[in-house]
Amino acid sequence: MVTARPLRRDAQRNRELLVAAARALFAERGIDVPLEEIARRAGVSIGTLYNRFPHRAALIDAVFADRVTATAALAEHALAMDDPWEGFVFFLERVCELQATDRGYNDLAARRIPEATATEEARRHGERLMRRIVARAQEAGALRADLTLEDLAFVFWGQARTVEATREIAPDAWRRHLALMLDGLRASAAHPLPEPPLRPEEAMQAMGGCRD
Amino acid sequence: MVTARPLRRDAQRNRELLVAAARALFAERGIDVPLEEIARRAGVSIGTLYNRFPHRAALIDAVFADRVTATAALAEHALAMDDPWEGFVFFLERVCELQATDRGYNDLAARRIPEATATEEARRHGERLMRRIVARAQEAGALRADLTLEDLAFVFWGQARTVEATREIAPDAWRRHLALMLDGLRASAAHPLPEPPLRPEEAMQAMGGCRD
DNA sequence: CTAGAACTTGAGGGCACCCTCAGGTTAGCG
DNA sequence: CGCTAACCTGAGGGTGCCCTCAAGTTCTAG
Repeated sequence: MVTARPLRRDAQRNRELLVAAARALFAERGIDVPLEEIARRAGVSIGTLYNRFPHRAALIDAVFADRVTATAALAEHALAMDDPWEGFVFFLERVCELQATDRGYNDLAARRIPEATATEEARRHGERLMRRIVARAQEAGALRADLTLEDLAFVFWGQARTVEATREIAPDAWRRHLALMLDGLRASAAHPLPEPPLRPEEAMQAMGGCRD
Repeated sequence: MVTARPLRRDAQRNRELLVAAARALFAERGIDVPLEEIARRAGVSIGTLYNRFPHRAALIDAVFADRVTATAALAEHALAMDDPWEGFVFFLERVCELQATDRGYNDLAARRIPEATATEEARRHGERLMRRIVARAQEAGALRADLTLEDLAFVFWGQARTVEATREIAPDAWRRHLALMLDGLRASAAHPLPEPPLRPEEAMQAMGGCRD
């Protein structure tokens, strides 16, 4: 897989130009930016883009796989922190920061792209770590005991919209939203919840089936 | 304005068919449903649709103005409730219920359509009432004192996404999300917030500038 | 019943994006 | 240097939605 028959040098170069262009445009305008624009920004024809990346998901994979990996690193760091609650908060804040900085990342935080296999694989790894962050904060009695990993999807969905809406007007407004949400996640704030949590597969489907 | 030169009878009938079709389709598929489809469902040509409603916003106005008014009625009811906190919760729950039921309403909860003047006017009225709901719950010491009306936009934005994502998989999941959020809004849960609230105009702009 | 204003119709031009493929270009091996 | 496979190109066909307008139809006042 690492050595998948080397590209000719010009092709390799074009590939890199495309990934760079995509990275920039995804960050600026989100994951749905027209492919033609990516090609133009890379200084390459649309045909070449399709030669290198048969579909948008392949391009997303090339751009984001590492970033989702970086998120996993954040999770590791959170787990290494002394205070479990602070680790939990640290992680959420950092992820939301990425959501606020990079429009493409924000899109990916709220919806899955099943065809982007590398990205999805990295996401799964991140999820395993997050599960541990949650469990650890709960064992310490800081995070409410009835919270599941799937509930965090609510946090990211909410942040996704808030970040999008306020990006231009008040780029840090999301911190306030997150803080309000966090106050609801503390064990000390917990009141009984009216609905059972999403099952993991349900949460998966929910992220996949999100249009717009 | 009430008597704006009566339409010919057939035109009036077509208008009603169009509004009914739009109401149904907005509810099913959201506010961005193709106009051609609305015309088809109404059994009328696309040209007729444009005769009656020069732009989508006019149609939105015709469909939603009353529903936003109904939301104001919810607010009045909330204000009439004995317990201010319960009034607050009642209001949020009902609005979120509407968001969950009607995809078009959900869209409107998260973004303004400045050209839809009647709808916007009704929204402003609802806002005045909501401000009172918030103030009353704060005075009773139940709602955190640092919360502003604009902060509720975060709630609605978040719910908008959650409702959209979970509608098919778990239609009541939003209740859990809302409950978590509510636990963060209680006075007893309050920790200092890291950011100042949005100013009212900022919140307005934020809802207007939301693409997707 | 008739005239003419009001209304309806749907084909069609515009636009933005998708993706393909025939024909021209280039890298790099021998 | 020459040859071939790999690569690039961009015009163009497909789709879906927007909105307009010239030509026909229908209502209604007189």
